Amino acid sequence: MIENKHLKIIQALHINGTLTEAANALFLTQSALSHQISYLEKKLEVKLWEREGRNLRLTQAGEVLLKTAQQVLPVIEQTEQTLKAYGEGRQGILRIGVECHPCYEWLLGVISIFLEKMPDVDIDLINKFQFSGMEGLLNQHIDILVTPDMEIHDKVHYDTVAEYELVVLVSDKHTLAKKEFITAQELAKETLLHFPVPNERLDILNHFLNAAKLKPVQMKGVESIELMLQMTEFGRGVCVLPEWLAEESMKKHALKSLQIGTKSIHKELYIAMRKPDTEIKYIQEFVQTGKDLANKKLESIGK
Amino acid sequence: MIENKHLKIIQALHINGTLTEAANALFLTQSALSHQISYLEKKLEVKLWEREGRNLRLTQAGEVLLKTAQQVLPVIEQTEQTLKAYGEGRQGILRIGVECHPCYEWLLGVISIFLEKMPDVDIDLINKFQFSGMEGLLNQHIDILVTPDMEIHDKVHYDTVAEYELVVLVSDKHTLAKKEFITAQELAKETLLHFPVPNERLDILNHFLNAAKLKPVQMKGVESIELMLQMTEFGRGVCVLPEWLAEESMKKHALKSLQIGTKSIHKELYIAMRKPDTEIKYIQEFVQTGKDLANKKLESIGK
DNA sequence: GGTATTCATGAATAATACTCATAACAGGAA
DNA sequence: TTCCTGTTATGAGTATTATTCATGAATACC
Repeated sequence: MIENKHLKIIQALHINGTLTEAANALFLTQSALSHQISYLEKKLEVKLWEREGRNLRLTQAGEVLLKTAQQVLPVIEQTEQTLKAYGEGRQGILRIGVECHPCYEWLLGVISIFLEKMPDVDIDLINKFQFSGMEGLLNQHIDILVTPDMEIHDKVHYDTVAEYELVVLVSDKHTLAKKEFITAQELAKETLLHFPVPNERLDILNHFLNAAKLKPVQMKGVESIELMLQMTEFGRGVCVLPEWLAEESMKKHALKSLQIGTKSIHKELYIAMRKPDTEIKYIQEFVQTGKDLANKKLESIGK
Repeated sequence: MIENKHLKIIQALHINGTLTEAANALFLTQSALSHQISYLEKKLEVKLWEREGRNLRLTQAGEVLLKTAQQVLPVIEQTEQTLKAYGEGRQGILRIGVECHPCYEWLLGVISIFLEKMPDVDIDLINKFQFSGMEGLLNQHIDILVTPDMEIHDKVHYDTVAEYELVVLVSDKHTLAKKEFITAQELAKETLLHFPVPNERLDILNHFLNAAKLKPVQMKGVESIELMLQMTEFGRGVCVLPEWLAEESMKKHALKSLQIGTKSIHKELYIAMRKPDTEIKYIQEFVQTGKDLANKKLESIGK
């Protein structure tokens, strides 16, 4: 019944003093405002303004409406601006799902750059799913999924943001530390430190040891990267990491990285999103930020 | 641009789950809602909802709009109710001007009854004017004026709320205390205690002494009624009050009231208001309360 | 008094909101 | 699959509402 249009009229009258000027300010005729308010007065059965000489003066009821206008209109305006920002992809909440531990490390770097570039976009980082990352994406629980595994789906689009090799890290005091690459036989004699995920998701098994029909003598799930590196450093086992992450780690730990076999394991990191969301600016921006960072990392390790 | 209509639609969708039910709740067709929102989406260039299977789900932008709706709609609704109350004269601010000291005493009684009857109406009591009471009325500084003097004006309506006589009060030890009425000659020999107003507004001069071409030997302006009564009681002078006020006073002070001359001075108390305001319920109610109280007072003094 | 300014009003027009009919789509059941 | 049901989307036509235009009435100012 009371519409924001009416509130604008009351406010404009208050600001401009006369109906005629208020009408100009609103790019309408004086008549329009007069009609509008007389409509409202009829509906509410209350006088909102009265003629005072040749000007108008708000009645008590009019003052009440004015106060409402001053309360409501800024909220509406703010909302309109926010929605415009959403429309242009300048604003939103980007809910990111992560499916692998190294991805998580990589993400933190991307996010810190992204947050600077897009101050109006908030980020939710979700790494505990009820279901799989893919389902999270399709159920709208997350907007993008960072994953090393591409699972084709006709509603989902994938962007490749990074290519990298996996390496094995060993203590620099380890007998293997003098070698350039590690064979399946050599690796199978070591204790393998790995992230706590099902074995079938461990690339080192899928893409290296399984082919040789070997298994590590021992496997140990470790929660944090830091702990994994320390354990490796002190010879409690070996671990498998992306080369760029290994590079970082060697700055702080006495470790040696070894190529995996003669051909190495090549991986790609993907960002998955729902196809319609490829249009959203801040998602495009996020993907780009990811690619840029990956390139920089490649350069820094001399590739 | 965003109108409350739109907010209602978004809210109804949220409450009812489906567009069809939301449409029923708003007594509109599903089509209308669909059109309305697609209009808004075009204007704001942002999707507000998306089909999810056969239902709709709000997008992030839609959620923003919903939050705005939940913030704004209650305010609007509250305002509509308040304005309705104003329209029915159940609510408002009654600004009362008072032009004479006895009026003030009388008013306090009326107001206390009125406030009980009309809990939604607030009262402002204004007894210091920049200008005259009449001007205050015409300038909208006050809504009603309580006055014993009727000043005809074509924009102002007068209601008579009380008729009364003026009496002279003297100490019961005064030599005049045995008389029934006081003559101009007798009064002229006394010190007259009066309220601090210009002499031309003193009825006892205008309507009694002036006719006999006499003046009191001494005149003393006194601010408060209580002080005036005490001074009278202790023989420092005599004072002139409405009979009903004199009646009250004699309960607490050793005083005698004397009729003024053989014919007495008859006064009326008016409530003046702007003519259009005669329609306002709470003003009608106020006048009625005043009349009722005056009648009760007349009865109590046995008339 | 005449003039300029302002608001009110009625009629005509323009814009918009709404409905109706129907299409398109999804989910469940046979 | 195919049909059935319940949902939203869409185009066209109708109804309603908003706006303008032209004019009248009131008022303030010179």
